[in-house]
Amino acid sequence: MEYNHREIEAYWQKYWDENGTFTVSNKSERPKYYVLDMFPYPSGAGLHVGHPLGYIASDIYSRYKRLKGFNVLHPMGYDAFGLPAEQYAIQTGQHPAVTTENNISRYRSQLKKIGFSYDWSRELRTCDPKYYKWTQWAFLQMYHHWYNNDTQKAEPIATLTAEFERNGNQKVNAAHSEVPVFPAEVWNGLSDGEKAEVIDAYRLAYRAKTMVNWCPKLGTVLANDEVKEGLSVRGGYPVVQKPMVQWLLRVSAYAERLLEGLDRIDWTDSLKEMQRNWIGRSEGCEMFFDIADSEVKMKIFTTRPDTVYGVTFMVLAPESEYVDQVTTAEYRDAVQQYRADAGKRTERERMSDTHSVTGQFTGAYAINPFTGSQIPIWISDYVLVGYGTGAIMAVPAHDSRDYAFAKKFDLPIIPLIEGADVSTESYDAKEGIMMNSGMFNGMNVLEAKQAAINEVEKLGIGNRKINYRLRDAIFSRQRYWGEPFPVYYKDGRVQTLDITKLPLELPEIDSFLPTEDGEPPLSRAANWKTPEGYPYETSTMPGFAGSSAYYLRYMDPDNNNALVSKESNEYWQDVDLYIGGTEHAVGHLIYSRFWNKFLFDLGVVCKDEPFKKLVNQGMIQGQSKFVYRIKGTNQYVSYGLKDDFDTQEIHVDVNIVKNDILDLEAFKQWRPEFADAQFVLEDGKYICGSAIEKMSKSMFNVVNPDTIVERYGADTLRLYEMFLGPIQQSKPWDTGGIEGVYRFLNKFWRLFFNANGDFEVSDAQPVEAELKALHKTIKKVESDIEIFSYNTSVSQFMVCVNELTSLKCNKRAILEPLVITLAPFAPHIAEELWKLLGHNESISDAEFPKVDERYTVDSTKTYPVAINGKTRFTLDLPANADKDEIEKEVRANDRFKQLIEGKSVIKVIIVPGKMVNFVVK
RNA sequence: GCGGGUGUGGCGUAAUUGGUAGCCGCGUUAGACUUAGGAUCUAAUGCCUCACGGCGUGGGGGUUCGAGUCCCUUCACCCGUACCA
Repeated sequence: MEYNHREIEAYWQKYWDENGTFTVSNKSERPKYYVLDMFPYPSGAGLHVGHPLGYIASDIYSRYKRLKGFNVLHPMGYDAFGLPAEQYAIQTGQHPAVTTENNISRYRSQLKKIGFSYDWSRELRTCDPKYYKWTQWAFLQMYHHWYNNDTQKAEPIATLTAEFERNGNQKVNAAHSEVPVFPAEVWNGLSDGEKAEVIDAYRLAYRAKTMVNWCPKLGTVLANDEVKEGLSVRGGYPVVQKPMVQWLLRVSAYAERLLEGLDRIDWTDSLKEMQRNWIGRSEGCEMFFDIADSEVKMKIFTTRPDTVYGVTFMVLAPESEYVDQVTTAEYRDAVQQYRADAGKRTERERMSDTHSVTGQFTGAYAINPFTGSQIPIWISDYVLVGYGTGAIMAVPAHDSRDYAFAKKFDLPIIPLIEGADVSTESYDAKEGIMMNSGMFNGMNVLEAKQAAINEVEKLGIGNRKINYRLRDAIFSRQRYWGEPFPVYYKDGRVQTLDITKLPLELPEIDSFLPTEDGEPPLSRAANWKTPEGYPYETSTMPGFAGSSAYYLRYMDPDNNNALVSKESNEYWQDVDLYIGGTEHAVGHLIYSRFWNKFLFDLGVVCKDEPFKKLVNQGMIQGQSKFVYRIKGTNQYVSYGLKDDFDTQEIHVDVNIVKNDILDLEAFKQWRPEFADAQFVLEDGKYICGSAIEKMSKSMFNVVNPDTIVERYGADTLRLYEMFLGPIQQSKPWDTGGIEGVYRFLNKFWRLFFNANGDFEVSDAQPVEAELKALHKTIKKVESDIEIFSYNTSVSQFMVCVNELTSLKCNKRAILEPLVITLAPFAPHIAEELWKLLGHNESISDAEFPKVDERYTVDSTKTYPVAINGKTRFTLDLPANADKDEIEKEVRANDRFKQLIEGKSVIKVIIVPGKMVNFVVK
């Protein structure tokens, strides 16, 4: 019987579905194991061969863990809210719910064809009201909580107001927005409206006017991680900075815990480092500078208080609130002009031009609290309004940016560190002995820094301060296709919906464009108000809202009373293995850790960190192919001859190129313009050029998994994607090599069939060589799976099958365990053979074979025999030979005798199992 | 600039973690069976050399009896990040 992957795979996929083979229960005697994939955004383009890479790796691990006796939770779902569906809706008028549904169906059928062992009964999607009920619920919880820095956790707002009533906010150590200090009497005298305003400054979900990333083309604000190099990640449109009132999540409150938690999880160093940089902790101090002839005290943040004697000017961000307070009448116009110019530049322009130094003097002077000297205050866009206080003390001698500014505007530069030459560039290193620094002279930089902070605190002009780069996440989008906020407005004040009223479902609207006056699409919904007539919030939540806690929902997907029940959460605990791409390093993976920590504070979840181990799969790139058209003709010249002509490079569909050779007929039929194409061939063939590029439609290099599955089968696809190289590495797809894996599966299949093509296995006792082939494979695969080295496992299977083929081994005692070992990788063929071997149960209920160590070691060991370190020949010796035996054998060897003839042995170095070296003279 | 990572045959990769570099696969070459081969099987395949032999893990240096692996130095590429005070 031939290996017919189409029949086999269709049969077993149906079998798994109908028998609920991979449906798991929240109760089991077996230990739990939770393997999660980053759920996909179901785009209109469908899956390409790159997408399943991580899914295959996690599926192998899940199936393996199951064979090892674990109760494995391995779910799949869809991150279904988001911009592309809505953009598509704007263009075509199709409702995003419809296109999303279609895309999900397509994804699901593509995934099923690859034979994943998902528990499909737990499938979820973020746009389902039953799901987003809990996204809205979590938002409300954040709204009703504040972050207590003393207890390092979120607490209900009621505990805060109780404290206000008793002691005001003087003793409250909270993460909060700007708010004045007040005693209890003041608090108790406030009106309800005034109180509400104060409380808003403490909520973990709050509304505030801040500088936001506004993308005019998308008509929405974006979070920092949704902007890259000044362009929107989705669509690549320019982004500008604009002050707007928005919902925010106080992610910054958790900065320290997000940082600290990294030490306790098993992620790659590079990913942890990315998160550390994103959080951007820096230690320093805040310091007030008096302004000459003014009441204003200017607060700055610095990490180098030790250099305060070298401050020769101050710089404000153009948008800083201090600018209006300090600018003198004489300079008002010039300052206004500078601000206007700076405001006009898009983020992109500002960033592409980081080297030109611009600035404007304000006419005002600050007083250096340590030297008493007056120093000019400038504004410049190299100081950012969003970091620190938006104002800096400039120390040109020891900061390269301040240095460039000082040089440009001819400001004084005072060196503060002995031996530092600042005539051509600043000395930024944080080491050396201080000078020109009054009381700090003679100290090294680190001592001086501490001394300076102490002095600042003693003088009462500032205090020690840790600053984070991590900002609060802007949480509203002026968009339709997202979770509605469960809030409405009464007399301009926020009112939250009662939890029993959730979910607040997305209403139908007739058009997905923003309204004429720039209001979000939800303003078009006629009845977007409470029964009492109060208007609901018209923004919706951003993409990361729905993806921040989905891993919890899988634990208990149908629960209508809680995000996840206590029992279910305590059983599944956390994600043991999370596989996904690095692109979520500072977005999703920060937000979900934040979200999870918040839920942990509430007691809803039992683990502080959601993802114990995380593996990043690399990307599978496309291998683009090119033809070369001689300019102005319809003639195409083969790659090797193209330099003889003036040619134009044209992308050609990779599916009509094999081993770089173009299928000429297919090319002519590909597009009408090529129908009459003429070719200049080399050796009778047309050779294409190639390049590694991102897999995308526009490069014609997309390989669809469906066509691979149809031609070679899912098992071949799975094995081949793993065989391509280490999963963590990015690598180009090359359909050429897949034949080798396909051949392997055919060879494997043939082991079970005799010359007539009938299934036949023998019950004869295996011989040592066969047992060795088997047990070496089990051992290798077992240890490879644990370290995600799947490519070497596949190689090992090939070696094993080659050996068994040449041994003509068809023994049950060898083949049966081998099928189980292969099952995680190639589940369909394994199931089929398992059935042929006479088993009625699915192979996924089998037990992973035990390694018999007797057969994993060789009885002889090949030693390199070296003379003076130079390997001369090799010698086979018993594997367990000791030093004396080895030396005796070597000395008795004829080749050895010949080589050392006339010389005397000075020293013998033997490492049993490894090497023999004779030092001779 | 800063942070992380990678350099091994024509290509994807492997190397018991300091012990015969190149496993497995692709590709290529030759042969067998074939009307045919884009099917299957067999063999060869790092480079130079008819051969003996020599050279080989980006370059240079070092430690070691022995280095792809450790140390120093240098070059190249990839990823992330960017005026964060």
